[in-house]
Amino acid sequence: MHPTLLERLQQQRGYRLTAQRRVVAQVLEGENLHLTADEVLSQAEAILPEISRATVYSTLQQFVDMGQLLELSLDGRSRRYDPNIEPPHHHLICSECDGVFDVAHNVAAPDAGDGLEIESAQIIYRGRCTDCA
Amino acid sequence: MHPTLLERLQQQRGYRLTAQRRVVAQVLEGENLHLTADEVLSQAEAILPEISRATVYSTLQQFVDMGQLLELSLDGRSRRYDPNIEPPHHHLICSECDGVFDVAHNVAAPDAGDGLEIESAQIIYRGRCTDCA
DNA sequence: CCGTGGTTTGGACTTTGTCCAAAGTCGGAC
DNA sequence: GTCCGACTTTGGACAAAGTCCAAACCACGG
Repeated sequence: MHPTLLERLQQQRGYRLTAQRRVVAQVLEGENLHLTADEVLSQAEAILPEISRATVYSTLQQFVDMGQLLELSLDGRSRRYDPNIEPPHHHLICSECDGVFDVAHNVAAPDAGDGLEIESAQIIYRGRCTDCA
Repeated sequence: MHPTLLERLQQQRGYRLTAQRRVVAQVLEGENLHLTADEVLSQAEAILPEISRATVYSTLQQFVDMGQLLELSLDGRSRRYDPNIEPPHHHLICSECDGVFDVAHNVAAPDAGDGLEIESAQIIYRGRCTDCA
């Protein structure tokens, strides 16, 4: 199994793993879980009631900047967070239930040519999930 | 050349092409142009000062529903609109200048397997554009 | 045990998008 | 040509999501 987000954070040196950060990491954890910042906030409040919104937002941004959390822009309205950086995968949005699902990454991302420098490619599929199909 | 957004709208039957709608279509038009709703609004106001925000938002949504305009969710903050539905293409976000660029679609989108039903796939590349690279 | 710097907090603020009832406008019926 | 009904637009209130900031807090090294 791949290490969890929390385990990966514990290995970061010179980084204070405060109670707030631990709670955010703990809430995010899970297979096929893609929470919004507000969902993280309300679940974190259930564990650590005095946590503030600013902390949740800045903590999420730090995790993303550290490369330990994936940020997804799926609907142009909010961002979702995926703690599973390994193995690489993409996402499907189900047009029926609106859920977000991991999709195995089984083809190399196309090369763009044209003198562009591609660093990464993220694929968003639209369709129906296994339950709805 | 492919028909422009305005030309395509003119061919839609039973659809009133009002002054407001024409202005929105006109502002959107262009190669490699990916405006946000607010950018469309301010440019439209320059042409038709009394146009309202609600009209711009609802008009954009209609164009999207009619399949004549692509809606992109690139940053989780706002939506961008692309009037070029042909040929199919994807998008690159330049990490240096933050611009959005069309990228030729030169490989079939990967199939996902797993009993999912895929209707469409959108690829977001991150990297550097030709100017910045 | 003190100072220093990273961390958290609450609240104000901004941006982006949605909703709604009232007013306006267009095209066909007559 | 005039009128009706349906479609369209408008302004403004509202909601959701995210950002900013100064003050308070806390933890560790010296």
